[in-house]
Amino acid sequence: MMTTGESTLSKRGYHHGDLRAVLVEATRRLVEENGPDHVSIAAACRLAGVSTAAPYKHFRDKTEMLNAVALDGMERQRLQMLDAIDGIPEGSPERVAALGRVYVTFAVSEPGVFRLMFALSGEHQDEPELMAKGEEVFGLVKREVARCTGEPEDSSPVERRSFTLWSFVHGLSFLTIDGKVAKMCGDVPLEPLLDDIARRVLAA
Amino acid sequence: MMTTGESTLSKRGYHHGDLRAVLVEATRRLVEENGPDHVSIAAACRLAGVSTAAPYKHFRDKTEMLNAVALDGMERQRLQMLDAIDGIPEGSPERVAALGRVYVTFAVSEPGVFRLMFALSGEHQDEPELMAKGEEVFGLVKREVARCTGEPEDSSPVERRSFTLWSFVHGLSFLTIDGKVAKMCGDVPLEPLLDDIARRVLAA
DNA sequence: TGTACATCAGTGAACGCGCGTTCACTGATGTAC
DNA sequence: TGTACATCAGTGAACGCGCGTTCACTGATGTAC
Repeated sequence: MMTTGESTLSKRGYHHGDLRAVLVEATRRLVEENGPDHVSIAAACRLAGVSTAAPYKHFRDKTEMLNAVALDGMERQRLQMLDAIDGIPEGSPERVAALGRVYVTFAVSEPGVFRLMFALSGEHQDEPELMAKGEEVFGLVKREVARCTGEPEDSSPVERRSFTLWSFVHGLSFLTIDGKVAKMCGDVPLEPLLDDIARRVLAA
Repeated sequence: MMTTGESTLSKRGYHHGDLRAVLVEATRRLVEENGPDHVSIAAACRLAGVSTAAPYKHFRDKTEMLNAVALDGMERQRLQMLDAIDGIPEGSPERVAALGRVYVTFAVSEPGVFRLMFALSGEHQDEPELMAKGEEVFGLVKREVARCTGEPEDSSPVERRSFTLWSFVHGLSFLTIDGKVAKMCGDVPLEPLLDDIARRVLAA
């Protein structure tokens, strides 16, 4: 390590490689398996194969560890969004629908992390880092909506439409992972539902 | 108690009056103050002024106690809905908007209980009593939607519109109580938002 | 090149805590006679 | 009316448990010379 003359940038651990990343991954798995509120540092340590004191070299406390998992989830969600709209022509409503599809798909494939990402208000304090990442994602939506309607990106109508769409996919995600959809509405297929709502909300 | 000759119907406790109700109320307050996942039987007992063993005369375990709080919340929500549409002419979209308003208002005024009502899937097992109550509430929405569009109440379009609206208010509720609204969208006023979305979703 | 040293990631044992649940009990109540 | 009895809601002490966090430590690593 550090055999080349490069500066002291990356402090890659010697003992474990990168215990921080390993712990975040272990915590993520536990969040997914047990739910955000049934994760313990001890369990994460067991999974990572280290002592229960080890995390305190990387995180101030349990909250900071969970925040790291949430932040990681938000970033992956954002990247998936960027990937999903790639190739779809700018200004087409399909781009908006694609963002919504990623939102719901992410929630369904990682319900634990998804819950964690939004359980922050009460549980964790409002970490500015998390808020910033959230706004970054919402900014994507606003940009695409603005391109669709031709309204200015920071205008009130765009905010309003974006927020309406966000509320919809957010609720749809939660109802789905809470099992309310299958049991109460049969199987409403996702794709047409998203296309339909996007069309309605983007209409004049 | 039981001084009249009436049958042994209501087994009103002699010691405490009705400890079950007192415990549910204590638990409800704790759910509201600490969040659904930071409630302990011990704390509820302290609040109710009884020993920590007392609840086990009324509830099998902690889950059953929380379920009682959730069920109580759902019933109050339903009653508020019935109250809200009372007086508004049948078949008018205002009735649908009124249901949505109750949904969001309830969530905002009792975020803890609202969270509990939907934290059920993972945490608690699927109590049939809770599912039934949920379907009862959703039935209200479907009925009003059907009256608005003139479509049959159990038809797929009605289910679809109802579910879309439900997703919207559900997401709006969560984003609001999670503090995402104020911080990211300024103050989008609730009323016009609800009217607007109801109009869009009920349109042909 | 080799050796002595400083660093600091990870250890392992311990702590105090509050939890959910159990248990044998007690004593206020309603009931039978 | 009074008395003996059965009921069972609530008691209080105890249990074992896993938790978050702390502490002095150790030993692998990179560095200075």
